[in-house]
Amino acid sequence: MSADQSARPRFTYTLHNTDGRARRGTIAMQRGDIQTPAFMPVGTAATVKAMKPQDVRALGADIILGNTYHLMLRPGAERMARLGGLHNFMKWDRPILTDSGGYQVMSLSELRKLTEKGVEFRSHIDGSKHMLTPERSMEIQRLLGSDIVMAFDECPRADRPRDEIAASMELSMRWARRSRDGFDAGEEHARRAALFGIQQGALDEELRRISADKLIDIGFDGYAVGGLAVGEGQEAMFGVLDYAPEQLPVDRPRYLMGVGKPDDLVGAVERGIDMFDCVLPTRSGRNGQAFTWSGPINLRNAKFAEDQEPIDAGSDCAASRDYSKAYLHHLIQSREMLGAMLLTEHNLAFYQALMKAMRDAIEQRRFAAFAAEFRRNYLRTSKPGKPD
RNA sequence: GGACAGGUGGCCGAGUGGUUAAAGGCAGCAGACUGUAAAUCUGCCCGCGCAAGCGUACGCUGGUUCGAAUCCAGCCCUGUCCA
Repeated sequence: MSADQSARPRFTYTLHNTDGRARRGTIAMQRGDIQTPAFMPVGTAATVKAMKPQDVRALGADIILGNTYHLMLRPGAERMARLGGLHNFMKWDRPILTDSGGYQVMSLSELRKLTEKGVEFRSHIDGSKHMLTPERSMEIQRLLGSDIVMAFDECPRADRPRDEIAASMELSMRWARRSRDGFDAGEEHARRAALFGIQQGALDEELRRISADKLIDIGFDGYAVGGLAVGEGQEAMFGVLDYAPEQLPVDRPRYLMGVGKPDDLVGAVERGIDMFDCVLPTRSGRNGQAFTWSGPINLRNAKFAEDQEPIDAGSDCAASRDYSKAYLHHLIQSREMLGAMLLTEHNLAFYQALMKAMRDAIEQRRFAAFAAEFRRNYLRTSKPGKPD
């Protein structure tokens, strides 16, 4: 570690100002600052798909995600450590947050066995067995060299019965305790990285309260709202966000995991969320969808075949400025990889521009007006049948 | 001129008497995607109709049969080889 890095704090969160419930802050870490509200591009397998790390940074990302489960399987945590850690491996020198594998407990539910001890996964790649416990998840994230380590949790679908949700939440809280202990045991790493706890409880205010209190009792650097955007719908999610952020400490960053669509982000910032991650801008980009200030568009659609306009006149990224929709339509239709690259770049640029616009609006205490105008433009086309 | 092989929905291609408006793939049209098993998945895809249904349809013409993309005859066309 450089002397320069040693001079920087392990982890601080400074709340600059608020506007309603929206918060403008800065997280300072050894590898750099994170301006919040922040959007973190997802780089599951040591790559933000279709993007070079320096280009992700150029679009304004302060931090990206990596994934414990996927990197554990390939290239492997111990190998990653021998290769000098994830940052050196993928040439991203700024902060990296690593998800603990908790999401895969849900997304790969067909391929795992869950017990009090942890989760045994059968690799989706070669069928080999891998035990992921809170302790092992912490160890893997340490071997990766993660800056923000996520506690190992179970992320259940929100539509499960309440008693299941309650039991799952209690399990996640016991695992949170073990995650805390496991993280602290990695002494040297724990002195320069941060650990976030994850609130569960689905759509139940009382369970969310219990979960928050248990996490606060354990003590974390930041607190995530987990178990949302798993099929419950925006209205239900906002319903939870009307109280969940306020159940968490005011002086710690709040991270809404796995969210979301642009209008989700605006509504969540409005309700006091500071950090987001989501595969949508990258995955949708590869699948032909572009986000614009006037709503999402699908570049596969025939109506763009001879449309010589750029994707979004309001965007300043090269993908949307330098190329016509007709060209991007052609690239996507032809499954040319440049199409996926350009739309990913456009979408990430859009997400970062949206976050910047929200940060500016909070600083200038005009967030409500910003949100109203954003929705007027963005939801205009995507909500047919709804009067303007 | 002769010998084989073959002509099926935009393309490729299964199908050799009824359960076939005709498998599958591609192309096309649309939708989905939220801590990434995803450059993926789903639906539609002869015409008319909301639908039941009706009408057309497997090179062409004729025949056999209760019934033909499937069997028979003639013709047309394509490919390969031989002269």
